[in-house]
Amino acid sequence: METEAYLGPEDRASHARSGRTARNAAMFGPPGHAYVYRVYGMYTCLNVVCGPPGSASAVLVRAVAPLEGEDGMRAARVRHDLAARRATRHADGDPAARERIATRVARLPATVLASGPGLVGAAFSVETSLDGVDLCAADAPLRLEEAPEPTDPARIVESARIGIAYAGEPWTSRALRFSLAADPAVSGRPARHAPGPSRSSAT
DNA sequence: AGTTGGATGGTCT
DNA sequence: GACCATCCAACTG
Repeated sequence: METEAYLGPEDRASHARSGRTARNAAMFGPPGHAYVYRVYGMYTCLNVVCGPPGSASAVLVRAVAPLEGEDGMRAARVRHDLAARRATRHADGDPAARERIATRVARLPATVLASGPGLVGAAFSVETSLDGVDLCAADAPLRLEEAPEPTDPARIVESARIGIAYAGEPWTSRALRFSLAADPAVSGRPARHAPGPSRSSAT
């Protein structure tokens, strides 16, 4: 599990830094709703709006590990990767490509199925059409549910946020990224904040 | 094992 | 016209 906090318009790393626009309007809406945006043309990122309306604070879901529905996540991933491939090459339906992608995805450990913000979007078929939806509504196409058991706060590790070098200090260094210690389900560079003395023996 | 480049499109300057 | 809250394949050593 891995998340990042984006505080509000004063946060130079936040999409809200230039005020309200058509893209980030959901951030300024009520908490518990989704803020979904597209990055690099081919990925979607899922945020949960947090503060009271107008505060424009949100949490980016960077990585999760499946508790259930793993097969559905894999199927969604295959669909996403195939669509991305179709977009890049002009290739029409290439059955061999689907087979290769399906094989590769099937081999992925469950812990890395959604170990990155773009991969979370792929695993849950997050589309920009979900922008602004109430994630707490019982009939929402994408929902938040309470965890079966609470997380031990002692396991939560703080670090700097990823991919926001443009924001400058203090925003690039602030500990606004939260993950679980010794959790394989986080995005790249896993040794970055490994707390243990030996990281080679663990895996 | 680590680095690099390519794909891709909405958004903002 | 540049920049991305990215990922992966194809390189290099």
